[in-house]
Amino acid sequence: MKSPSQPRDRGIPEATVARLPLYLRALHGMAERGIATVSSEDLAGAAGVNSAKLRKDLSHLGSYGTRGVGYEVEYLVYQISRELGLTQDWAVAIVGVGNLGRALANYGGFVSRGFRVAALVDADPEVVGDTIAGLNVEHIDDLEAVIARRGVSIVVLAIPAAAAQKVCDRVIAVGVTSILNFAPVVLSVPDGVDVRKVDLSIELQILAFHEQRKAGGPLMAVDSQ
Amino acid sequence: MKSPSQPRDRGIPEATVARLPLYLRALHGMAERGIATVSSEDLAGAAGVNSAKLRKDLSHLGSYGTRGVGYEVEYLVYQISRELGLTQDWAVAIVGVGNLGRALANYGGFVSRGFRVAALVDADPEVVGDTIAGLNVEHIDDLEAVIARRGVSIVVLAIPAAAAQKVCDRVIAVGVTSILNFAPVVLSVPDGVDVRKVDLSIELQILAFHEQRKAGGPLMAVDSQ
DNA sequence: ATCCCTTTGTGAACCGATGCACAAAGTCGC
DNA sequence: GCGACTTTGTGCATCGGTTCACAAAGGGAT
Ligand SMILES: NC(=O)c1ccc[n+]([C@@H]2O[C@H](COP(=O)([O-])OP(=O)(O)OC[C@H]3O[C@@H](n4cnc5c(N)ncnc54)[C@H](O)[C@@H]3O)[C@@H](O)[C@H]2O)c1
Ligand SMILES: NC(=O)c1ccc[n+]([C@@H]2O[C@H](COP(=O)([O-])OP(=O)(O)OC[C@H]3O[C@@H](n4cnc5c(N)ncnc54)[C@H](O)[C@@H]3O)[C@@H](O)[C@H]2O)c1
Repeated sequence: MKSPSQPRDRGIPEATVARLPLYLRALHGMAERGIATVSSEDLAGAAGVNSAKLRKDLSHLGSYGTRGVGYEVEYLVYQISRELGLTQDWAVAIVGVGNLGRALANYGGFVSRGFRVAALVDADPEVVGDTIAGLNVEHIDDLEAVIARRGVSIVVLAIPAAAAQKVCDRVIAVGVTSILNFAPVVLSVPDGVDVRKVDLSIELQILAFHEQRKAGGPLMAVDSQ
Repeated sequence: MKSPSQPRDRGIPEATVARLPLYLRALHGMAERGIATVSSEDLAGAAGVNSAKLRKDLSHLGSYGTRGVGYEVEYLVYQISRELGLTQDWAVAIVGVGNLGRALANYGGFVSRGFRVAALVDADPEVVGDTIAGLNVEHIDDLEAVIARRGVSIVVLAIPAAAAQKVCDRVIAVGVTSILNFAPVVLSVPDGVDVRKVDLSIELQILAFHEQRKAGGPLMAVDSQ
């Protein structure tokens, strides 16, 4: 008996990484509905991609399918989760508890995937000390201490653009290397630090561009998702 | 005297479209600080991209720079705005006024770019009739009427995943072709409809993947922004 | 055991996007 | 006016990602 298939290549394409959570979500839905096995065709359909792409993506993790049959749902959930690092739980701090930060703090969707909101931080004395989503809001002056104490490894920035770079520098200084930024500003960070940004306004502008094009000339419209 | 430079090619690469808002934001900042002219090098720096890419992107819109000098800030702002369709204003409806929908409704960042929140819609009788951010929350039963009455052309979905496809179908049925989806679900739409999705949970999972890699093997870390 | 049917895993062609490097174009100082 | 200098616009090589299409692998029926 030989080892069936090792994790293989350590270099997974970025585009693949970005789709793994999509597959995972689809698989969770299937597991809940009691589906034990799924073909690349069906899983690709559920995730909204084409089946060749799905198979190539999964092939980067290893050879986890069975020809003629498909993929075992539970097993694949485990493999993808492990690859994404979701078998451990991650402590997340949200800096900025305004409109957006509050919504994020109250959102249940993280916890379900191994992300735990471990700290809320704000600068406004009006807000500091409040309890939001069961957490005490701490003062920005204590940022470094809070990150250390709670073992935070991912920081979410939900503060005004003008304050983002400064806070960003501070969390990097205490060793944080993963940042999710909602402020509409380009953060400058050293190598080794990952910044992902979510910019609502950019999304709307892209939609407007296509919308205008559709209205202007009856040419073609592209679907992107 | 000949025409100096017409809008050129009508086929702008998707990757370029996605960066135009970034340039626009940087340019607005410069205009505010009274900068009249900017080189591709400086603008690229401010937008966090490399200068060759910036020049190629702008070349798709037309030849709006002056060799030896750079780009005139005001003029470029106008050209990019026009290309993105921001010279008209867009009526946006937000469906789902929960944690997230509320934050969006209260956010000032849209209006500044020609997007006007023209309607709020929800299914919860507890919420319908409330005034949020100066707008009356309307009932989901009136969705079609509200969209028509307010001239909505972009719909933002901030409702639970289970409800998203149904509402999506309804807005498409009354002619909406641009949707921004926050619900963690793959929407199925006909050709000609653009869906953009924002999925926080996916962003965190991507960060977790890289974070795990950094911790596990001291190999390399990629910066992405 | 053997054959047939299904579905995976992947080689190879293709496609769009990126980055280099430089000629062309224009400015500015004298 | 002219020459030196700056910066754009783009041709070209390259790269990462997508898609096609099929040989290889495995399951199930007989
Ligand atoms: N609300 C949205 O829907 C939305 C959408 C897209 C982008 N954004 C961006 O997200 C960020 C937050 O938006 P918001 O609507 O929640 O703003 P907000 O003004 O409601 O909240 C900002 C919070 O950050 C706090 N803060 C300010 N400076 C701080 C600092 N130095 N350290 C710690 N906390 C600080 C403030 O006290 C406030 O509580 C902004 O950059 C905004 O542009 C928001
Ligand atoms: N809150 C966040 O930070 C966050 C982050 C990422 C994704 N999301 C996603 O965004 C969506 C909204 O999140 P939320 O936290 O605001 O949820 P929420 O439960 O606070 O709000 C949802 C709102 O939608 C309304 N609604 C439900 N069904 C509806 C229907 N058929 N028509 C119209 N309205 C309906 C509800 O009455 C409620 O007001 C969810 O899909 C969630 O997964 C939220």
